Amino acid sequence: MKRLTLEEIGQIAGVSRSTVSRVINDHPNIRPAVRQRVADVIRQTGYQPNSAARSLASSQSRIFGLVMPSILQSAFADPYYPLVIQAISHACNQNDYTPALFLFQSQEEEAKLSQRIVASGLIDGLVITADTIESDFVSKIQRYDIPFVQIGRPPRASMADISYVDVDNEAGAYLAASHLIQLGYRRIDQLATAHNTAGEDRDAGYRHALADRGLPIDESLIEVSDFSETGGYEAMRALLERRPEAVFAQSDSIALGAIRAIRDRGLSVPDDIAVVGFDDMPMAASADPPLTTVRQPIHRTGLLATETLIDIARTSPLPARHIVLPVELVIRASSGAVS
Amino acid sequence: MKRLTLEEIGQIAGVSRSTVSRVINDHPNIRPAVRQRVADVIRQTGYQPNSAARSLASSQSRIFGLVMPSILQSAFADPYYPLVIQAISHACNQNDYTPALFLFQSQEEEAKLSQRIVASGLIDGLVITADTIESDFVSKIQRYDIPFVQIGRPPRASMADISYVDVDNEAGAYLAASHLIQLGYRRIDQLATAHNTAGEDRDAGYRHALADRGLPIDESLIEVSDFSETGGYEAMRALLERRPEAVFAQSDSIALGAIRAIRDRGLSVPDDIAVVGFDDMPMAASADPPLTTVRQPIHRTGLLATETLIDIARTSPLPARHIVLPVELVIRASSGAVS
DNA sequence: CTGGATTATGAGAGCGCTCTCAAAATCTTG
DNA sequence: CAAGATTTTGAGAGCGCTCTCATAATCCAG
Repeated sequence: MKRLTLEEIGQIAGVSRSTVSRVINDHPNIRPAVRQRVADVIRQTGYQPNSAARSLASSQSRIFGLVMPSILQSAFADPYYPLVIQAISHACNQNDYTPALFLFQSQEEEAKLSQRIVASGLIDGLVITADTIESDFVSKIQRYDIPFVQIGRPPRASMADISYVDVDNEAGAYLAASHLIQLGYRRIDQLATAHNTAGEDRDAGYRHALADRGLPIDESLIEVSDFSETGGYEAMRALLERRPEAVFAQSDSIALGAIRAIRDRGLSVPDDIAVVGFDDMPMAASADPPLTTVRQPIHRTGLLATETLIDIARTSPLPARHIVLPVELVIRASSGAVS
Repeated sequence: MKRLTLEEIGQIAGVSRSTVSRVINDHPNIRPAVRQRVADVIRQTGYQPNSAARSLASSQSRIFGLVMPSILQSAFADPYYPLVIQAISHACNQNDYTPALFLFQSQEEEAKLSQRIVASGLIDGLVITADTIESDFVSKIQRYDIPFVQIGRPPRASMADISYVDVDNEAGAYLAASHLIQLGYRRIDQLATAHNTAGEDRDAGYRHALADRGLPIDESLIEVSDFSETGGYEAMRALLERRPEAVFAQSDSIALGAIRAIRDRGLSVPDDIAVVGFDDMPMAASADPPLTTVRQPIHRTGLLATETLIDIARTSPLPARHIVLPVELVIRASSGAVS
């Protein structure tokens, strides 16, 4: 099946290449009859414009890059990412963009791919997620004129001109910790994470909640984990030495790991130790016990990030857009508020 | 930062466009001194060839499509897919390909994207995964001359000329069921899946194992689930009515759901009911109890699929390649073989 | 050295589109 | 219904590369 060209479609429809191009790109000022005729030929032949030629002539590819810098082998395992990816993919499909995946699994990959991303013209824009505070990928990318939006607040205040979509991590953590306090607990421990701004903000919310209720903040109440179930398990084991009563975990995976650690110790959730998570992943509702957690709108996050990127890519010098989505506390059995 | 062209690089290095092109594409017959000089200019300027122009001139994009046809909202949640994606991404990065993501979340998306995939020249080849037996995506794609490889055996024998990479699902299931039989169980139940060839093959292996030991195969021993934890939970609840002793679950997620259901019923794994899974996901080792399961080499699967695709894309009329990777039984506590 | 074989380089066409500009067709309006 | 205004269409250049072919430079043997 030979691939047709604009020229050939024009020949069949009895018009010039230019007119066919106009029909395809929805340009005005074509006689309706002609437009119809050309459209029919396109449909019948299944013609699809060559995207390389299009990119070259228009200098835009309609490809977005989905970048996850310095992915740790475990990070991608968090069920959060499949959900974001699915949302971004969906938004791209809706808007005739193609999402390309850039996972940096080493420094070399990062260097090689960054170069290609910024300088080859392959990519019209980037959605950056899973970035760490220490990574300087964003600062590097900022020097080029490729549009991008970040999922999650950028780490440094100096990055105020970066567009991003985030959820209200601080408010969510505040809600979670306050919930435990309201249940009567006076000692609230935290399973925290490092290297990411979501963790920073959730920590801030936790501290705020304690401070607002006049509870002392003790660094020994906080144990640092990564975002995995196993990380949560290990961190909780450490915490158990200090006889916690109620624990706020910075993610559902961590919370699930923590619950397993608690159980292994022969203790019960929530009777001996109350646990609250963050994310409201699908697995939270069906956990044992069902997890009290903070629901964040993951799908919307991905959607809005993509739509924002489309806007920025269209009208490039646009003031940075900062979108922070609300979260809500979902109360289930693990915090001991319901049986 | 204005983007440079071949011509300009040539000017700086004092050679023609053609020579620079030769250096970039590693063509022979360039004086070493010249090659060096040009390479230096390229490095210093950070020059990166324009990919649209390249694609147009060479009619290949160095983009592979990663297609997951008719993804159910839940399917993508299985931790299997992030691992495959990671492997494919890695292999693409190694070989200077860019992976583009095509998740079909509806019929319309499938129609729209298929058309673009096969006819726009955007994509040099496809890795197809998560396809269902009923889907006719592969048959559709087969009519075009775009190279592709499938992850997982294609559903119909008529598709013998399709290259694929799969794991030995039948042998794995045989191992799992035999393990339970060897432990003394005489009644082995199965939590099966539908709509996918892996499920078919695992079912076949299970039946084989039972038949080989002279055990009767009773359809009431088998309960059908989807690949999710929740699906496993529901299916196990149904199975519990029939008082099972040992259960082979077609995936680790299903096994975990099953264990939860068993526990909810106040029964113990493995004391009351033994459970074996399939996949050996990271979570299997840290489950409670640690899951006996069949380990499949997910990363290698993705890697080999990508490398096979590269071969096919290079030398297009290549005999179909069928790769089946071995699996191994990993014995942990859930089957009652170790304490 | 000199002429033929070989190697290194450059010029030119062309990939299939978009976009500008000019020409042709159609529409106004006095 | 003529002449200007307006809408519709087509021709042409050009995007930045690859690839073929011709020419220039270099090599080697006699």
